[in-house]
Amino acid sequence: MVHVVKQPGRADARRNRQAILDAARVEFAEHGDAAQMDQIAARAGVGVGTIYRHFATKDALLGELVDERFRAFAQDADAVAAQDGPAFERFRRMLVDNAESIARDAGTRFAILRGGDEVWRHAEAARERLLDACRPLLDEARADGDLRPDFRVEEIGVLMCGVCAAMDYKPEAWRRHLEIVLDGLRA
Amino acid sequence: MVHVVKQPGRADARRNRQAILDAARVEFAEHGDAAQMDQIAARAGVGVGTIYRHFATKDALLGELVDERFRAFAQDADAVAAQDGPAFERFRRMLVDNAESIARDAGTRFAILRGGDEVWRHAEAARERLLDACRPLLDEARADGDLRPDFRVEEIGVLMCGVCAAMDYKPEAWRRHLEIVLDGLRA
DNA sequence: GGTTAAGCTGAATCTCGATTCCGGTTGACC
DNA sequence: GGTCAACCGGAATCGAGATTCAGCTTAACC
Repeated sequence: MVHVVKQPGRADARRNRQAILDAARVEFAEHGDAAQMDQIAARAGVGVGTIYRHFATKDALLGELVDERFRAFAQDADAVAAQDGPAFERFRRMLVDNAESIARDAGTRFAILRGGDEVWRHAEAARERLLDACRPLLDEARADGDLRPDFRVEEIGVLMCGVCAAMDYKPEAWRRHLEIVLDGLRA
Repeated sequence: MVHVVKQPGRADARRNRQAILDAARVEFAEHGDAAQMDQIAARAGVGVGTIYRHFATKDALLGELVDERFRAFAQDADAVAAQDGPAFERFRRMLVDNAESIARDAGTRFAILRGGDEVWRHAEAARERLLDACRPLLDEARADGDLRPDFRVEEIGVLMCGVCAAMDYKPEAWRRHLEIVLDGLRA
């Protein structure tokens, strides 16, 4: 027995919104900066106007991509935090998993790397939630003596930002980069 | 007694070329993507047309910035390689020095991070030379047992690319990132 | 100080692409 | 099956900014 939760708005509007986000991911992945609203609309099977009914500007659209991804990350992080086993290992796996999914999604990666302030403001809440989920994990790993004592949650962003950049620089090279970073994080 | 080496071309042309590069660095640093050819020309004190006499397109201009920087890096690397002392420590200093100068030069950093293939093709030779300068240093460090054995010169690019990305993400955070990476590189 | 090829200027052009807007649709609810 | 607010389509608009070009300057060499 599945509960069908009542969503706000019209069904077709909801469907279109998602189609637009999916199309945007693909277009930004393939064309980066050069991705065009017209193309995104065409791929989503809607008119340009429809994009603007859902997202105020191109930047807002980028922002939504980032937000969506970060909400997924936060969820993963919560799940990992609830598991058991050595904290550092769980943290490591979380980073690798997240990196893996970002590596597969060049469109969102573009949004994260090239997005301006507007984009980040949009995803602020989800980012906060993600850090909160990591905090206890890191505390535990530090208590276990597995994590370098001076490492702070806020630094995760910088590190992963570097890993994302590596993905564009050379496909698959990010694994080595992350491995090296993780070794640098060990106590 | 200083030898004044005969340079090709007219003196004013040479001066203008350099003024354009300097202006471009500043404009790209301040406005990133939004930097305009007109603005660069204005800052350099020349007409737009003059930029196009020296550089075929905006991308070529970006490419030249990267090339200039990489040639400087290669020179530094040669100097470091010729010094004495523990190889790993010299390598570390080289990376920190280079990072430091990139951190001060947001314009070139923009060119490195956002430049497309065109840009990299332009700087290919200098990049090659840089790697060649690092190779013997890393071999020595590895022989000393200070460097993780599986590290290869080609991976320097990925790592530094990540460090550069960190610079834009949060000023000064790159020092920690590089520190962590370097710890990850130790044997 | 004359000659001239190399350089310079900057208004005009040309392209491209985000955003707007208004007439036509349609899902949701009665 | 009727009503209508919410939604959609997509041609037209509008601004922005890279690049061009025709006419003017000047460094370099005699």
